[in-house]
Amino acid sequence: MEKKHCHNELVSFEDRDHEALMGVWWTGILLKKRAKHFFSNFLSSEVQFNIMMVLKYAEKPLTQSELGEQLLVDKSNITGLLDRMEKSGLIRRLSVPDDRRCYHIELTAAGREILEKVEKPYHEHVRKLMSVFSPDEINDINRYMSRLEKAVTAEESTAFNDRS
Amino acid sequence: MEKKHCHNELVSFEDRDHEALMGVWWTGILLKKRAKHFFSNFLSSEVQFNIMMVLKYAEKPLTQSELGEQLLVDKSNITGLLDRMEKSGLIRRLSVPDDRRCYHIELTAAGREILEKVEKPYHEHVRKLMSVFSPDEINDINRYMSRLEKAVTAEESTAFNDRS
DNA sequence: TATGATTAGTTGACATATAAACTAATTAGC
DNA sequence: GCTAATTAGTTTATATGTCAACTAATCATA
Repeated sequence: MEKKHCHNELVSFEDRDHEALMGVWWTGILLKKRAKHFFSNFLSSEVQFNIMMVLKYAEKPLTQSELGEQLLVDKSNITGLLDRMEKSGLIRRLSVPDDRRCYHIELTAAGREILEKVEKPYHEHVRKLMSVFSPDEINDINRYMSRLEKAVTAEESTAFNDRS
Repeated sequence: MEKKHCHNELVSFEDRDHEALMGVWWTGILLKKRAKHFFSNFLSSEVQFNIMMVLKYAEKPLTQSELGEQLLVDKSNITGLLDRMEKSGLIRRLSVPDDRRCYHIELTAAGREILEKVEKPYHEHVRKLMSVFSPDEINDINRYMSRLEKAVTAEESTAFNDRS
C-alpha cells in the first residue's frame, strides 16, 4: 500500500509478479482509453482504426473471419462493427463468387481518405510517446511482451478452471 | 510482415516503437480475455473481481466514485456494475448518514465467500504465468510499465488532437 | 441565508465485447 | 450423390465502456 504506483494498489500484495502483470494490464487499459480519445474526431473507436489499417495493408482481400482473427475480435462482434462502419461509409462488403457464405471487406474511398488524415499524426504520436525509452529498452519490451503473450496463449488449454 | 509476432502484423511497419506499444496493448487485451474466462464460473467478469478485491482490502468504506477512481472505471459504468453485483448478491449499498448523495459499498457474506474461493487459485495462476520471467525481468517490466503509464497520462492534456 | 458552484449518482444513447443458438453454404466421407 | 460435419456470418442476450445531460444534495461565499 505504501508504494503508490500508477496502477493501483488493489493489487500490490507484496507480490512483484502480480504487480508486473497488473502493470501490463493497466497500461493496456490506459492505451486503449487514450487511443479511443485520439481517434474520436474521425472514428468511433481505435478498433475501427485497426480494422482499416489491416484492410489497407492486407495483401489479399479479407473476409470477416480473417479480420477477426487478426484483430482478436470475435466474429459476432465483427458483424456489428462492420455494420456500423458500412453505415458510416468507411467500408464495403463485396460478395465472393466462389463462396456465397462470406464477404470480402474493402475500404471505400471515403474510408481511405480518413485513414490518410489520421495515419501520420498517429505515428508521430506513438513515436513521441515511446521516446521515453531507449532502443535497448524498446527491444526489452518487445521481447517481454512476446514471451508473455506466448505464456498466456499456451496455458489457455491447460487452465485449472476449465469448465469440464 | 515477415516477423510474425504474436501480436499482429497490422502494426509492424518496420517500426520498433510502434511494435512495442502494440505489444503492450495486445498483451493487455489477451490478459483481459484470459481473466474473464478464468473467473467466468463465479463472476461475470474480471472487473467484478477487481471491485471485490478493492472492497476487501480497503481501509475505509468506499463510495462509488472512490471505487471508480481506483479502478479506472467511469462513474456511469460503476452504477450498472454495482446494480448487477447487488442483484447477484455480491455487494450492498449502504446509505451514509452525513452525506445523502453517496453510498458506502460493502461486500456481502456471499460476496466474501466467493472471493475466498477464487483468490488463492488466482494468485497461483498468476505466479505460474509470470514464472517465464526472472526476478530482474519482473523488475524491468514494473519499471517500464510505470514509465509508460506516466507518459500516457502526462500527454493526455497536451495532445495535438484536442477538440478545442 | 440566498445564490451559485460543485459533487454523487443516475439515466439514455451508443459502441465494444462474449457466448450460445441459429441459418445458409460448403466440404468430407461413404 | 447423400448424409454428416464444418464453416461464415447473423442474431439475441447480456456485460462492459464512454459521453452528455440530468437530479439531488452539499459547499462556498458574499
